[in-house]
Amino acid sequence: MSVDDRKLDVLRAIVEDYVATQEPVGSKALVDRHHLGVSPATIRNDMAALEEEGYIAQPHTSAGRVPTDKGYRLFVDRLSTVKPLSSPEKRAIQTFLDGAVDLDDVVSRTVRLLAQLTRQAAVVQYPSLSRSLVRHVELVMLAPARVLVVLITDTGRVEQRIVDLPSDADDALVGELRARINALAVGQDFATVEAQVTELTDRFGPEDRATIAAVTGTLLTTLIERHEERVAVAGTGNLARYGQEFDRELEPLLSALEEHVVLLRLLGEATSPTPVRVRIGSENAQTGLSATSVVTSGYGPGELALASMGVVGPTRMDYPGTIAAVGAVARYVSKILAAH
Amino acid sequence: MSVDDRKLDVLRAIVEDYVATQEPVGSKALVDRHHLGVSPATIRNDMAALEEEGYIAQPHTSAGRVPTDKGYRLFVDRLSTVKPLSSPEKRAIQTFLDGAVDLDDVVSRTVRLLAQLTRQAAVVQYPSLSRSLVRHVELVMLAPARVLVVLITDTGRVEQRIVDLPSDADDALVGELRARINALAVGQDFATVEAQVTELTDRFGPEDRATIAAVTGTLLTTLIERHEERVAVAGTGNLARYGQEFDRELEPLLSALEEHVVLLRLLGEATSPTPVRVRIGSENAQTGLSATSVVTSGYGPGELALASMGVVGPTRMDYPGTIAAVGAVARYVSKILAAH
DNA sequence: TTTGGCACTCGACCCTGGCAAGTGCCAATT
DNA sequence: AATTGGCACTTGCCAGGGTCGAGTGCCAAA
Repeated sequence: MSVDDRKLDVLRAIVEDYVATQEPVGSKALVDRHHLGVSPATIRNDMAALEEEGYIAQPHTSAGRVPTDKGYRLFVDRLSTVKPLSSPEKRAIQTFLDGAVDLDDVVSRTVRLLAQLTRQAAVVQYPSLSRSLVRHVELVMLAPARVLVVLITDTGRVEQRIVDLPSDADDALVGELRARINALAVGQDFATVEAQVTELTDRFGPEDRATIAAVTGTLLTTLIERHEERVAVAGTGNLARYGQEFDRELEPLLSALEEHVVLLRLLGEATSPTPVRVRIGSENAQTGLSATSVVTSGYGPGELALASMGVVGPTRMDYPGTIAAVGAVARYVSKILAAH
Repeated sequence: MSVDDRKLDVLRAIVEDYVATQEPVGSKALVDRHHLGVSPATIRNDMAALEEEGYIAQPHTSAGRVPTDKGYRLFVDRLSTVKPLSSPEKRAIQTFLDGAVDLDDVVSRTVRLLAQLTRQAAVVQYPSLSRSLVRHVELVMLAPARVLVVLITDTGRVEQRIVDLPSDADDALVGELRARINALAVGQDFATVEAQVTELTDRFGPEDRATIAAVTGTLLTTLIERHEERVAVAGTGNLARYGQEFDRELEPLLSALEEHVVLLRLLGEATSPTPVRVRIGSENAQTGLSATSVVTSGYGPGELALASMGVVGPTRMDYPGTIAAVGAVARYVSKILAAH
């Protein structure tokens, strides 16, 4: 076994022990708990090298070593083997999610499940409207100058909003508008709808254009952009279990979990469902959360990810277990959405 | 000034100082900070009496006194004067809430406003459906055996749900059903609707009854009962600011804030909007939160409260300020709902 | 390259004594 | 009868000092 290989083994052992015990780990403890086949002195040399390279650090002289963010990064990228879920956990995922009746239910069950499996805080973004297809648009007149706009997507998501019109409209006009919108929108994705709906106004007489614009404007702006950002959060209480060091970060993190803008930045852009992504400590420093790591996965019925889900916790977290849980849940939810 | 009056003054001073400093307060500190006009020795006698009666307690011998739950209760009921909000605060309430565009927006702004004003965690229950009136019910066919049910209330709340029918239905049937439901439901409250809608099935032919029952069943069960419980939460991060003693309660409290069932029990039944209610520490022990106090108020457009809003924090909180804030926000939101 | 030995550093822990806050009681005063 | 000053007593908090042990880095030997 070459030197470099052993150094990596040492790093792996340090990460595992530190995550398990929450205490700096020394050379002797390492050889005791892992069968590395060499003496503490050798380990010390390796540790000195690892520290030199920036993978581990000493809180103070005469204390053990602690992984740095860079160390966690290497661990996650190259050292951790995927820890398969236990079969009770797999069963829990199935029984928990199979009972879901609609999209909202899927999301709320998913977020609670993730929090429970990982014992950390979980975040699930609602499937992004912009990548799903329109199934139906419904307009309902509530009053002469007030219309309810309802949008239904192929993922089962339903968004609604009330529009106040600039002037009174009659059933005929609304009916025609409903028919035209559906004719050009059903089965399309949002980018397409957006491009076509804006032209729709021209086909009506000038006296109705303000009314049409109010409805289509609402459809585009409010329904799509506003609800793009919906997220569900659970398991914040789990974060309170971590002591001292993470305490300082607790308050800003709880605030961030309430701020959807920050939260979405934390989740990041979902691209494809497959790989679980990990952002460690300072890597998401833009949010001011330097002691927090985020494990996310895209999910969605097809090849493209519709949205992200993930778990938030201290950098000192069980990455293999968390990655496995997030990945498994994301895959299962994707399957459910595809079957729907 | 009689003895009893001064004893109450002493209790008031103890509560105020303890809330401000977070430290047990002794006799000397009291006479220094408040002009009580008597010597520390006299205060000591009064304190001994207050302790005897259970209003204050000593963490340990030779420490100052701390209010008990019973002491806080007396303080809230008889000793605290309503602290009027500062005019910047009043302005903040107006500017913050006047920008709201719909009911969801009102609720989400309200909860954030409350959290910010009180620097604690805020909870706002969505206006209860069961006390509002039906404005419109819409049925939309999505597929031969699939119908979207939309319910709109006079508070502007919109609820929707997709129903899978036991057998295919045609537009005519759905249209007739829509007309009949609206005929008997519009303008009614939910208790009335519930009673009448169940009879509706009888007016259709036996072959359609299963379909009708599916729709009406959804309308009643899911829309009403399920969404009765919606709540919004904000400001959980503020709770992390409290140290030591409250730390133990932090995790169960954060969990409770995610559990809508517990949360609604904490908010309690809203009866009438006017009085702000305070539940102190052990008074809501059923939830297992013995160091937590809750300040709530009902709100709603009329005489009856549609729902509750409130603030959750440690027993050692600024009751006059919190009560004033909750009361003012509840009144302002009620006004907005009435104007709508 | 590995290893055992060794000196060194430094935080954690414990004990101690002094300090200060706070109390309760009592006798004196009004 | 209420209030007050005085005083002895309790007790947590804190600083100082000593010990302990974990852990390191270095070096010479295998």
